[in-house]
Amino acid sequence: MIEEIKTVARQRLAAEGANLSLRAVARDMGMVSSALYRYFASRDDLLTVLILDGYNALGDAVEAADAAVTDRTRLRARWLSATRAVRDWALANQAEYALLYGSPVPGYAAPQDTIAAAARTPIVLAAILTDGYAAGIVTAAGFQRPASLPAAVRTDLSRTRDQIAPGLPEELLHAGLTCWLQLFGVLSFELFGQLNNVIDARAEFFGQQMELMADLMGI
Amino acid sequence: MIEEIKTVARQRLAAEGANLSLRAVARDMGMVSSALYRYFASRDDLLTVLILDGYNALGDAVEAADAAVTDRTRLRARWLSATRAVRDWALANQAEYALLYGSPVPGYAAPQDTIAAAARTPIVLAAILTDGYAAGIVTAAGFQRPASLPAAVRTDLSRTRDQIAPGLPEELLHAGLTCWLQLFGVLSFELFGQLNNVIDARAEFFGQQMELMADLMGI
DNA sequence: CTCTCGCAAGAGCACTGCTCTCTAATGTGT
DNA sequence: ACACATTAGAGAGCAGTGCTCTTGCGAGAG
Repeated sequence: MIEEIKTVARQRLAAEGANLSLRAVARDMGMVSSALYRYFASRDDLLTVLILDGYNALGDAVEAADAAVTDRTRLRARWLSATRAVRDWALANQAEYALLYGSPVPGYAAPQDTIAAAARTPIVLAAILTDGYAAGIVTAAGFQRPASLPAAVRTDLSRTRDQIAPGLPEELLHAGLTCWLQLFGVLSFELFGQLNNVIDARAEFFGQQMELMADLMGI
Repeated sequence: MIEEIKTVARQRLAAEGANLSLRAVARDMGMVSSALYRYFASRDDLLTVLILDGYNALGDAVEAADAAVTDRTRLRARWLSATRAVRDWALANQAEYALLYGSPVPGYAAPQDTIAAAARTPIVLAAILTDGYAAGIVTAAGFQRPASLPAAVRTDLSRTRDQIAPGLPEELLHAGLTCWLQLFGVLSFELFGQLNNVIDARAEFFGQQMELMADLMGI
């Protein structure tokens, strides 16, 4: 039942856009709106569950795309496959992507399990670097000395490193972080219309940008 | 009168977040909601005007920050000043930033004058490169050969070049475009909460990222 | 001094999230 | 098999929303 509600809600989300209406979902199910409150405490509650599912669906897709590269030492292929999976999922689920990475709803605070699910995608990307570093394929040689990063940023980086990519040098995590930001920067601009009249060859541009990021990481 | 409505609307937007209520604006002004319809055809209409104002306010801030660097050959200083102005404006007007660069409202199409105002910021950034190229300070030597870019992307780049940065080599525009995306990628992640528990030293991180982008553009 | 016209008010429609009460059905325990 | 308890859904209703249409007021123009 809960699953059916979520499915219908996702359909309405895809059809109508961001402002999901509980009553519309109930109508689609042949129910009355108050009946939904037996399964979800509020509209925000339903949205939170959809967000959680979204992060996990994206995480699944990205993990599968990374795992599809059987030769685990082909770091660039893994990076391109994983980032391509992010874009494919985002294009196929635009409203959900907007829910995850668009402007947050006003008084909404992400619960703890949400941030764990959200971390899955960056963890996959970081693992590519971690694997490469462990195998000696990628070194931190070509990167900015840690000393040149502001101390406060280094603190943040080492904390984040311990959480998602243990053992990775800070310089490499920093490079990966930069590429992660570029990935979602490009994607958000594409999906939110900021690339209209600027770049029409979206897929080619995205691929080229991800190649560039691979160069930057030295993979 | 129109100006007063917009001011109150901006306040409500800053206070309440994205979902602006016409009735609330009217209430704040001691009017009845239907009276607002004499000045704005619809809520979307008011939002469009606010968006237009937002792009122009941001454009003003960025242009001023760029112009504040008197020695026009100090390209890096201009870049850092301009991008810092973007961040400062975004932090000071978070709800408006979300309106401009967050998830778009469902059936909303940006009018032509909006995209002209939106172009002001990238134009400033592109002008930094154009000036540097014209003065021979920055060359396209260190960049990816145009031939290595997909043909469709090159077409987009040359069209965009003609619109906002005449005379700039495509490789340089491409580098600038990448940095532009990174700029708003970092900013959106910061403002939309995606950097929570990842980077706490926001200002330092942003500054360091923009330094990195300056390196990437060779300025 | 009348007349017009800009401006705001008010009522009302269809919609929203959400709460509360009530009924019908579906088990469950003895 | 019968009484009981639990649960799923229906319905009414409240306060809020965007928006439309009609009404009335009041100031400026002729």
